[in-house]
Amino acid sequence: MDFFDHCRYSVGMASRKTLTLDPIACCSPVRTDVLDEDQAVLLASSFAALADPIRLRLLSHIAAAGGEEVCACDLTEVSGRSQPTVSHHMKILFDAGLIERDKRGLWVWYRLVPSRLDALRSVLG
Amino acid sequence: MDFFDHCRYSVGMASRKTLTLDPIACCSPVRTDVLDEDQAVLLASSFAALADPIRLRLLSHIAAAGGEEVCACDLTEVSGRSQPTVSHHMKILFDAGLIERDKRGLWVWYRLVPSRLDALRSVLG
DNA sequence: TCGCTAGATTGACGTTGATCGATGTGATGT
DNA sequence: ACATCACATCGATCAACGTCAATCTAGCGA
Repeated sequence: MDFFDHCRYSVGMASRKTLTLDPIACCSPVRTDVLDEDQAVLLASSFAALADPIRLRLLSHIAAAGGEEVCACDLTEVSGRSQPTVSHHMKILFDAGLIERDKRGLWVWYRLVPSRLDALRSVLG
Repeated sequence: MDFFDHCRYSVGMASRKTLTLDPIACCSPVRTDVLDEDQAVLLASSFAALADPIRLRLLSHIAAAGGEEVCACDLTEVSGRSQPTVSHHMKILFDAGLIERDKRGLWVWYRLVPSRLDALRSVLG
């Protein structure tokens, strides 16, 4: 299930209960009504992707490129971790939908998915 | 160290590096420059507090009270977990600075700390 | 003072997660 | 074809986490 499909769904559920949720602000259940179990599990897995300092540094390094793609070959130095460990963390970020990857030749290039960060941000307020 | 002390510190550090950070927007390192290790560890621990579906549901239940305090005695039913487990999760949320507690008589009452959610939110954008 | 009650703490157990060496896979250049 | 390079995957190890029964602590009323 796509994250934004989930958002539309959750907004619908919240509206049915409270009728006070702003339809413009997607996904703000934490501040408006109790999350159901499915919503909570999905959101928790997203936050879990951010709950590691190495992943936060990798993510911020990609974000700091300002829209430019970042080569995976630079990330072991950035994170101070081994190549398998970096690959493991990048997979977690990828599975969380926070980054996209593109293999060109031998190198893999990463870029941010800003909408996913925006979606998580809107949950907190 | 208070979270906002950390924010002021991080803004200072970021400014010294990039000179492009808006001082109004506290704590937006993920989108602007690479986090240093201390920042990353602190932020990761905050997101870790949100990385559990039970804690998200407990938090949203308190938030849904709309400024009213919530009695701990209601939370076992809300979460479907035992009393020790709920107490454990509430401690994690408390240690993360996301909620405040107030014991009055036998009961403990919880309320949200909106500024902490705002601070985390600003990190994501 | 003595129970009773609400919540925190402890201890134990099974699960999940981070880490890295070794190995696998696919693309490149000679 | 073959060696090389970049990255993914596997397997093992150790730490951290979620859970709950049992117990402890503090406030209340009689």
